[in-house]
Amino acid sequence: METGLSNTEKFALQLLEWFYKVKRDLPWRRSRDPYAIWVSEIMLQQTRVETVIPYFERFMQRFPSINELADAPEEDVLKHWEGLGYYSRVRNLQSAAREVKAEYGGVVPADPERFIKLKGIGSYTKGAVMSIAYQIAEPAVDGNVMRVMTRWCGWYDDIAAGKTKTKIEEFVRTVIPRDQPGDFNQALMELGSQVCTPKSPSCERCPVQLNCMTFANGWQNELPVKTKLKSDRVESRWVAVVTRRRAYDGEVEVLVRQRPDTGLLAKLWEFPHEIFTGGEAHEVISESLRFNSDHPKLFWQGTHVFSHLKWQLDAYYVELLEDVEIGAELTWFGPEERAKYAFAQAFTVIWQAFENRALEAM
DNA sequence: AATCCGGGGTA
DNA sequence: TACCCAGGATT
Repeated sequence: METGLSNTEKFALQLLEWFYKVKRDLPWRRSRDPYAIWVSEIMLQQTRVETVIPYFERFMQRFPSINELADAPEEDVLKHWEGLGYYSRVRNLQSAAREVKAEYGGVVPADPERFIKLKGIGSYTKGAVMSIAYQIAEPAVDGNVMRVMTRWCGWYDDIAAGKTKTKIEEFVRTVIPRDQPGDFNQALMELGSQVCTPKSPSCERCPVQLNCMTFANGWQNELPVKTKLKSDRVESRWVAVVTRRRAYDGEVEVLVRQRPDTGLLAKLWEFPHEIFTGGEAHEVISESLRFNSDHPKLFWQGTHVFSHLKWQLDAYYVELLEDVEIGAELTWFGPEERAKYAFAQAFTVIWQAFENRALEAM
């Protein structure tokens, strides 16, 4: 049959038709608010849909508009990101919200060139928000789209190389329908996550199988080409869970410190390695005999894996029996502070292990 | 171009 | 284990 359509036009039509049938009902798809779509796209960076949903609901309830996010205390914003990872995302998001409030009257600019200048907005997020919120025909090329397009085109370009992403963006720009760019971008990603999966893709269910070079040639196990990442480095560290009891209600308090404002887990809270008394730093373990009649007790060991780093962790318990002067670098967290401030996941695991151990001892 | 930056699901 | 995930900033 002769339809008069090019292969890429058929691709777009078949993909959209499929998307309208299988489209999932996701919280951010119920909103037309550019800010809500923006928040969802930041959360979805390197993060699965199922993980994001509860964070998105909680975040939008607490910060329903750009102005309310801009005016919120940073510690509150970080607390609503606790456990989601890549914490610079939310610090950049609040910084960008403050800029939008000041420069654009609290309205997300409907201009890709202005929007991408905001903190935390790269080429993918620019395309996603502009196309979904404002129906602007910009490509939104993420890991899913790179996999789908290299397979469909039969390209052996290394998707780990930067120029491959540029090549795919230029190609998508020629395919993207001018009247429904947001749906098209979402459809590409949906196809990548639901059908054109990294391993054993479901080609029998694929709506764009017709002119797919990978399906035609049986290259499913060859494409996409991606160079391997270097292996993680390993760091060994120990931390101390130092406790005392509050005099007025008997609640347990734990000694914590705030991490530096840049780098890994910036501004999150953690258990200390050192204790500060009289302006000097001492290792908690070596000093513990001053505080506790018992030796420090190793109560937990484990590993925590980051993107490019693995921690081998030892956790010791030290009970503070007499009151000692603690330097300003450290502070005590009771239940109230724990509920208010963001704690790094690696240490939350240790805190829970500590509580479980305390329960068993009762 | 290479590295940093989290945490969790999956084969 | 190894890979991947609706990536961006920094060097």
